[in-house]
Amino acid sequence: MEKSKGSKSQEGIVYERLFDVIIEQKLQPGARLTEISLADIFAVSRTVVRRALLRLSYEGVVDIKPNIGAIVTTTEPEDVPQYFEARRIIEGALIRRVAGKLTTYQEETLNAMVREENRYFLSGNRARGLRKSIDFHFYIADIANNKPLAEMGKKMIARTSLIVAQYNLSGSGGCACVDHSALVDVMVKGPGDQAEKLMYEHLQHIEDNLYFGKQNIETDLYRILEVDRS
Amino acid sequence: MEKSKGSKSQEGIVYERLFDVIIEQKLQPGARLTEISLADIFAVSRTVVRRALLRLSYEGVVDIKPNIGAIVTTTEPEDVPQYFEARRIIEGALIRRVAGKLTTYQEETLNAMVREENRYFLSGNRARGLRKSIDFHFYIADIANNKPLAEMGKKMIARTSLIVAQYNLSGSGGCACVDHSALVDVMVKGPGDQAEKLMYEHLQHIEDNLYFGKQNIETDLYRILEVDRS
DNA sequence: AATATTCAAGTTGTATACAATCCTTAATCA
DNA sequence: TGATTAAGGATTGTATACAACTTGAATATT
Repeated sequence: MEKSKGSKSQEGIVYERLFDVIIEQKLQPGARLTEISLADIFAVSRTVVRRALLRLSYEGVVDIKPNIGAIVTTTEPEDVPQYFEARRIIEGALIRRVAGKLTTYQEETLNAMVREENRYFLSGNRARGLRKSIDFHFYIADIANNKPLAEMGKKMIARTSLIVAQYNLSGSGGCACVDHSALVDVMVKGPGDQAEKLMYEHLQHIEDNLYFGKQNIETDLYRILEVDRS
Repeated sequence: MEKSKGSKSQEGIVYERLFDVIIEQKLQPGARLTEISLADIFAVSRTVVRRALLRLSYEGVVDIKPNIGAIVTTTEPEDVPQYFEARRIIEGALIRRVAGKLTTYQEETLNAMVREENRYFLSGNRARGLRKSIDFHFYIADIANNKPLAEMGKKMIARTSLIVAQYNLSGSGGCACVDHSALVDVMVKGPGDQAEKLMYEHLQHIEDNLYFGKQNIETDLYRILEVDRS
């Protein structure tokens, strides 16, 4: 979640790139992540890949089974409500902390993010739109001034986004831009209670739009990560 | 936090043992954890130790600085309120979920835990008392039926316990047994709101009893982990 | 034909060698 | 004397070799 942390290290590069393609739904839940392939693609040793995968697994976006390997995390339908409830609790607490206390800079940033997200979705760039949609929620976490809460919030945001990737086939990625606009409004004006309530409804709306049908998963690591196979 | 996960693996053994001695305040915050010493003590390779330390660092009880090494996590006084607030939010939500829904078995287990904890403290076995005190909170997290919330709760419990280890010199470890007894009562009877309120007060009480003076740190890994130096 | 078994290929788990980095101490210089 | 630099030791970072394990296919068996 702390994107800034290991940005320069080799591990950080692998981590960030994988995090991005997973979040942008280029790698679907269930996709296999073999160490050798990734080491080959990123031109680093397996050691580095292993650390990156381990970190991703601690953040819940990758699932490592001993002696089997790593896949993009999948979620059983019956477990879905747990993750959304956890996210509501954390993100509700986060938005309550910032409501009514936005600086003008933060307000402008949030509005700009909503516009940018909207632009991407309208122009058909779904991957970028998804990314920005998540960044919107990440930003709220960042300005709430509570490190552990922000960290947990981002973890739950990423985790539920993965669930949306698995169970929401509509292109929206779950978040409606209108909703985000309304969230900004209530963060500017509102008392904390009202902001928290709106966030709850927003997240409930995403959860309600999930479709629990079966879909098959297939991906080509080399193609997704845009590397020439030699 | 998931003690059961890697119990059999070498990494799991190192992880659990270190987690225990840290939680039981045998290793104070700031204590250095060098890979070679630990590899020597546990008779495993550095690879295994590294993974265990990495896992501990993701759970916040160990702090790894690049090219420097790992220490038991220390907390700046100004950051302390953040962690306690995060813990109140999570553990408040957890206890609200279980209040009024305890099975008789769970009720008996909780009462037994309070008694055992009390016994240890009265007999002067502070380390075990601390361990049981934390296990009491862990158990509440476990029976709340929400995996991610439980995981985050345990993380915050461990993290704040570390803070207590650093800033509370009284032997109690922060938790008063009376408080735990009252928590059981309200979990049995109470509506969720009341249980949450009592948990808030309990945690606030622990936070209020911290003492932010300086103390020096010195430890001998070999002695603490009870290994003959050959 | 259906089930068991064996073997081979591929992948992860672990140990270790070597490189890079940091910290301490001692020597040098102003 | 004080600050600066240099060298040495110790520790972490990375790559790689080998061991252990899993899986799936081909063969053997009932």
